[in-house]
Amino acid sequence: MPAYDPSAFPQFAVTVDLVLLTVRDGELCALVVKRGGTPYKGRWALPGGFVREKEGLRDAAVRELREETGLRLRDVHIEQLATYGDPKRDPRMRVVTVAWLVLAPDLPTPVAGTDAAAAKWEPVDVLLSEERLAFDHETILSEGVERARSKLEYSSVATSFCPDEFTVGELRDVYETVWGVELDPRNFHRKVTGTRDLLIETGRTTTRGGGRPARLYQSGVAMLNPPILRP
Amino acid sequence: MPAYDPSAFPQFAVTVDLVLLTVRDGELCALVVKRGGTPYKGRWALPGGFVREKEGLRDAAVRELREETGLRLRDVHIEQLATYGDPKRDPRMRVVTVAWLVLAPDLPTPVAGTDAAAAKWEPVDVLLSEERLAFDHETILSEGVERARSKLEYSSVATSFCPDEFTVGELRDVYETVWGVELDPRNFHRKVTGTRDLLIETGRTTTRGGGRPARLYQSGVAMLNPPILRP
DNA sequence: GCAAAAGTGTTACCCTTACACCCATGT
DNA sequence: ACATGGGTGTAAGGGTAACACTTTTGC
Repeated sequence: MPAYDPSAFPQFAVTVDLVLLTVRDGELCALVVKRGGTPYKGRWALPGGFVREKEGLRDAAVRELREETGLRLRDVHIEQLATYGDPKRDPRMRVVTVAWLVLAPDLPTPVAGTDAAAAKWEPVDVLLSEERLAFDHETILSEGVERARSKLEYSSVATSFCPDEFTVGELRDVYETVWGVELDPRNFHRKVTGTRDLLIETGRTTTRGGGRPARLYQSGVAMLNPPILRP
Repeated sequence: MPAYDPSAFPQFAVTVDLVLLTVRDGELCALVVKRGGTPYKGRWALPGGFVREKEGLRDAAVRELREETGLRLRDVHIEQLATYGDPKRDPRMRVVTVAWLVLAPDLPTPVAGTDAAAAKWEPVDVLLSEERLAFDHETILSEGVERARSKLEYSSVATSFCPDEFTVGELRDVYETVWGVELDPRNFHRKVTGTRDLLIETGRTTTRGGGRPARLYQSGVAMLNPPILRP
């Protein structure tokens, strides 16, 4: 099989960027890293990097995730978000970036890896209103947040924001934070416990939230057609 | 602003591919073109091509759409589907392709352009069961069809399959064909005519379907939260 | 005991579903 | 007249939303 003539069509650099979301202190937060080099030096940006020669796109996203946060695949939900390739999105050359949406539980340490000069969790409201993100990352973050919000409705991804074992009240906090609404605790409880394959009871309980001990659950395998919840 | 050293990271070719769907004769069909060159010579493939040097991804998709079908942007619904970049998806070199989902009304002539040696509309059921498509296009088509099916539920994209003016019965045919189900004509009628901003009445009627004259509508601008329809 | 959160029961309301029925045209 | 699809009315059933009420802990 003959190879293409490389001069026959344009050459692109391909990167992956992560919209890595978590719920911290009642706020939906994204991980951002401070850029060490040009362009946008010193500005905050989404974590990401170049796809390697013989690396799949998803593999590249998972590798960046591990390098930037130490998170492993089994801890998080990851899905492709969208691809951005405006000819002018990087002033130096033509770069197409494949963005990935990652939903993770709150992490003890914000960042484990040291690939970037600095990293932090920041509320998405702040990031989106300040308009200080590098490149077109504000657009990417915005679409990632929108995707996350709508996915809570008809899938079980909300549990990806929770630790391995969690209570119904903690799961409700996720919905309330991501959607910015208040939900009726009683109806919420009935709904999620009544949805088949959404939650797996562990038999254990906890009183970490105060009040009567709450049953602890693990994430089930539900990905149901009818909306799981709607505000 | 200094340019990158092009040898510092891998070079990719970037293409766009179209999952171009329409409803013909009660079947959901996709446009496929016969490949003239290697690899997969003579096999059917999704229409697509290389993104140009200074061309946006969406612009490239719209250009391919016009070249392959003569369709203009205002005639169709177009949205980004997903990006595929397995290192081995093209045996010659590293190619990342951005796939676009296009929903179009049934066309008088299958193909207007002549960029490809041959082109045809083929039922997606046939394409997906024969396993004869080039590259990873069966996966791409499959995910495009799945996206189209789920989008009918909570958006008004079904009208994109209809001509400029259409009846409620014709719109129902779209749902029944794409979903492969039968819907109650009376309840369907009530539902779509009762959904605000989904349909715009033209004042005209037609008897082209036989029976009592049906009111003709144009597509509205609805993109509503609650599912418009569910089987 | 009291506050706080978990969890259960009950009822009104709404939306969907199923189907009886009438309408307006072509043949 | 009658077949065909368009369109309206209506009643039963399931799910949601609102909220009264009980349970079980920590302090």
